[in-house]
Formats: sequence, structure tokens, C-alpha cells
Amino acid sequence: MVGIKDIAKMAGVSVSTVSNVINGRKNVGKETRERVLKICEEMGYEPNLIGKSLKSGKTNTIVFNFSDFERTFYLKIIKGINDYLSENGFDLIVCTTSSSKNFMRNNFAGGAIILDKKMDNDFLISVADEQFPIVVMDRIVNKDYIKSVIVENYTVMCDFVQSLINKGYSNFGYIGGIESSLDHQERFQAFTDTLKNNNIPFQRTNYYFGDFTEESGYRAANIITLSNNLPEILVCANDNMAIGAIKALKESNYSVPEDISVTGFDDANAAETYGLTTVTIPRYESGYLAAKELVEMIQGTGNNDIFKISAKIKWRSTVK
Amino acid sequence: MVGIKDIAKMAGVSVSTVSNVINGRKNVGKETRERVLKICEEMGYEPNLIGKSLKSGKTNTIVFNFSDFERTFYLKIIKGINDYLSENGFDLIVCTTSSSKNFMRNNFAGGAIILDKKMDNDFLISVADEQFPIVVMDRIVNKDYIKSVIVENYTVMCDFVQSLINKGYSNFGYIGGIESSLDHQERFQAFTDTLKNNNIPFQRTNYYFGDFTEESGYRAANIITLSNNLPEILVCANDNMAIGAIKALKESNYSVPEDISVTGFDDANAAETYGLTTVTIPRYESGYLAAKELVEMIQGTGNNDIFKISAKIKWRSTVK
DNA sequence: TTGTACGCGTTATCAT
DNA sequence: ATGATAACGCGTACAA
Repeated sequence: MVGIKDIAKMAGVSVSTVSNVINGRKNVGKETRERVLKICEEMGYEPNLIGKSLKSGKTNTIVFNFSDFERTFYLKIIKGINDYLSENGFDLIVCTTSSSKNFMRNNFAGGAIILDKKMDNDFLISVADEQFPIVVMDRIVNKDYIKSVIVENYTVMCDFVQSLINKGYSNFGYIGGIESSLDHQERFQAFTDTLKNNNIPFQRTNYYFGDFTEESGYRAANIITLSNNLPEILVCANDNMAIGAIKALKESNYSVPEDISVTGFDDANAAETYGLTTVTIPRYESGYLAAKELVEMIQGTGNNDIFKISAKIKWRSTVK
Repeated sequence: MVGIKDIAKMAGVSVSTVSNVINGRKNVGKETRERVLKICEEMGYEPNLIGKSLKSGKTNTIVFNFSDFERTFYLKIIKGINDYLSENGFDLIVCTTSSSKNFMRNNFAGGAIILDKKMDNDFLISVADEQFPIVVMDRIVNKDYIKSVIVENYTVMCDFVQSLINKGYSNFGYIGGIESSLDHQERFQAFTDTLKNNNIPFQRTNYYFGDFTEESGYRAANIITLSNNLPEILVCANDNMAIGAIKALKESNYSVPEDISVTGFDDANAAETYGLTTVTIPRYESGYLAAKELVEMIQGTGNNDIFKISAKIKWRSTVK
């Protein structure tokens, strides 16, 4: 590995001169500057990030933390983040939780975007400061230098359910889950609130449990077909469960949407294949905006208000 | 940020003693050890990786480089890599090309796994050495300390086509593409070689061009339906094109596989939905094995023979 | 314009 | 058993 020292030796100057040349300072003679640059070129010199960040305490590296390898839309978020950061001269490193913590504690990185729920709030609160701001996605953390970027589930879900009511649906079933994520709580709250505002009853017996996998939606729908009270429409907390439900319903010879309508949430890749009516979350854009908010905090122009991303209803064929 | 120095001050000992405690050396008194550990705990001390690798010149960090955000199976590869590395005490950072280069040039990282084709061979050859071995996926680079991990396309494709011939097919169509990736070259070579070995003619007019997107498969199949020579079976170079072709065929009222059979390659997520007969590539395993090979090179027990991953035929309903 | 000395966090070596 | 110090690669303040 060729370092600043080697260059200095070859150019017959001191390391500080090399450092000055590399960092574009003007206190170097033209002839010396050119000679040093030429040698750097020839030797393929690249500054050592370790030495650099060790000394300066500054860095252009951003950490993105995630861990759910099942959700393919995470790639879209990463792409959004990557695009904004590379447009703005930052390096991105993507890590899972344990590695992320390593890179967040030293001043190796200049900020982080956190998606993984396994990354606990206490840790984030302990490391976030002016020198290391953090953006958290899909959760809310109230602390200086921590900004929350969340999907506006509540509003869109209210709109969605209201639209369904306007279409004439009144007998609703819901497949949710035990998972108490903020996302899901909001979706379900919006669901019940909107029904209540329209004086439409919703009985707890019409709430079915899943775990957000296709398999669990399949099981839930099989149970529903065995009940003597088939809802007109089955609202599912995500697409995977909705698709599982559709499979089960078809196997039991129910037509969708003629006999029963089904909706999802996420607009996963498979949603289009099944013609599933669902809610599109702008994943790429949310990554891009999260990165933008982070960079603004780093540059001192940001704030830590909650940033809400709006979603859109995607009407397809599983609803009449 | 709390460092070894702070701990030393609080415990009233020297930094060396703290270092010795942290690194589990036995030359420390029991009472001192306990006191230091307690303070570390209280202060939330974590060793600084930068200082560590600055001193030792060694690192447990591995770079994984990729950039194609469209291929969702990349997540499976990453998971495979991540699992092996975390089981073996390495940290993984995932970056796109430009950032990757930054982290590969200093001794910040101890090795790299390269998937992105944009990362040119010349660069890889220039940085790979004993201190920084590299695993390349889906390409072959002949150089010490660079190991190639590739999917064994040729053999499985030969088996696949031979099985189809054994089933009685003899009039083949092929949707390939201009992309001259090693992967695709091998698949097509295996296709033509196997036909030739069986004395089955394949005319160039039965080769249709796509660009590996669903859309291009759709267009290609529409052209095929307009020809007066519908093949018995349409072999596609990947699943996306096969699915596009199936959609086009169905829209033209051809039944699959009754009127025409279709095969893909990849076993993408949607393949199961369409009942597509295809070839499964063990993505997770290939990531896991790539990481394993890299770690072995780092530990000096590896070699740079080409590592071939075998794929399996997945028979579904689009073939008779 | 150039060079010297120091500090960043850690570990290894040598001394006490 | 414990401590003092040099070293890693770089940037920078300050001296020459």
C-alpha cells in the first residue's frame, strides 16, 4: 500500500508538502505540486480513509442499516438512498445490525439511516449527536439529531376504506397480525376509525390473525371460508397475506371479486400478477428523501420534525 | 466517544492495563480486571475499529460490491454472505461500485466479493494480493488471490435440454439476447451443443432476441405467433422473458403447455406463480460459499481454482 | 515554501 | 501485575 510517506520520499519532499498538494492548498510551488501529483498518479496513491478519519474526525461515509432479506422492496429503498448520496458526494455502506453498530461508534461514519427494528432506540439515542445525526425509518424517536421518516399510513388507509364504503361495501373482514409495528397499528386504527365514522359496525370476530406471510393469509382465509359469515370484502394488512388469502379462496371455489373482494397493502412485486388492489408506497422516493434529510442535518440545515411520506391507492381487479 | 484512555483514567490504571483486560490477557490482577470491566460496562465502551486496524494493519471487514437493484435475488446472495461472515466474526459492508473502490484501496477491508460487472477486471487485478484477496461472482478472472465463483450453467442446461429431447420435443425455439454475459453464452452454447449431439437441427430463424426483461419476452412471443412455424417448445434464457412470452401466448389463445411449452432460467419469484418450468440457482448458497471461499483465502488456506455452483431443474406445468 | 512534531485509539514490546 | 512508550497513516499547527 502506497502512502503519503512513500510519495514524499520519491518526490524528495516532506509529507506535509504532499499533504498540502493533495488537499489543494496553495502554499506549494507550482513545480513541486506538479511533480508530486505526477508521482501520486504513477504510484496509484489513494488517501487512506482510516488515517484520515482517525485524525480529522470527519467523513463522507453514511451507514444504512437493515436486516430483513425477505422484503424485496428494501432494494428500492437502498437504491433511493444510494442515488441521493452518490449525487452528493457521499459514500454509502449497507450493513446489518451488529456491523452497523461498529461503524457508528467510531467516527468512521458521518451519519446513519436506520431501518432495522433490531437496532434499539436506546443505542440510537446514545450515539446521535451533532457530529453523527441519524434518520430512522418506519419508527418515531424523539431526540435531537434523530429524524423520523415514516410512511403516512393513517391518512391513506382512511381514504382507502372510505372509498370502499362509498363503493357500497359494509361487511368487512380484516386480516392483521400480532406484530405491533407502528405501521400496522396505524393501518388498523385508520380502518376502525373510518368504519366508526360511517357508523359501520366491525366485530372482533371478523379480525383474523396472520404474521404477514403469504402462508398465514392462506390459513386465515381457509378459516374464513369455514365460517358462516363470509365478509363482502377482506382487507389485509399487507400484500403477502392478501395473496395467500386469494389462493385459499380460489381453491375453495370462491371468485374474487365476485363472491368476495380482497385488498392488500404494499404493492409488492406479486401484487400486479394477482391484480391485487393495494396501496403503493413510494419506496425509492422514501429512501431518497431519507438520505436528503440526513445530509441536511449533517450540513446543519436540517431539523428533526417528523417527515411523512404519502402513499397512493392502486386500484386493480380484486375489488368490484 | 469513550475510549481506552478514558477508561484508564477512571480506573486509575494505565492504558496498557485496560488493553490487556479487554483483550483477555492473563497478566492482570483479578481485582483490577473486574474494576476495569465494570467501568467499561458502565461507560458503554466499545473498541474503536479504526484505531485497531490502524495499528494492526488487519481488519475483519469484508466489502460486497453490487449495483443491480432490479434483481431481487441479490438480496438472497447478500443474506448468504452475511450469514457466513457473521458466523465467522467478520463485518460485512455492502456498497455500490464507486464507494467499494474507496474501501478496497486502503487496508480498511480485508477482502471483497464482487458481483457488479461495472467493477472492471483491471482494477481488481491491481488491488488483489495476499493482504486483500477477492472473490468474483459470475465471471472468471485469472490471477492469484482472485477466486471465481460461478454458476455451472453449461452442465445443467445440457441436462435440461437433453431431458426435453427425451420427452419427445424436437422443434425448439429460443429467446436469448444480445447481452454477452458469460452466463448467457454458456446457456446458449449448452442448448446448441445438446441439440447437435442429438442430431436435431436448430435454425437461426428460431432464435429470437430479447433483453432479459418481461416486456421483451412478450414482444418476442408475439412475433413467434405471427410466424407460420410455431415451435413445440420455447426455451428462454431467463424467467422474465419466459413469463412475458407466456402472457403473449395466452393472449393469442395458445394454451401452455398444450399448444406450446415454455421454459425459463433463474427460478425468479414469479416463476412459481406461473407454474414455469425453469432452473433453480441456489442464490443464498452461492453467497454463503463465496464468503466461505474468501475467508479461506484470507486465512491462507484457500486457492484460486474456479468454484462452480450447480443448479437444478425445477419441473413445473409449462412443459408437458 | 518546506519541515518537524504531535495527536487520533489501539496494541506490542519492553521495563519496572 | 502494571506501566511507559513506540508505532500505524494521515492532517495540521507551527516553526524554520
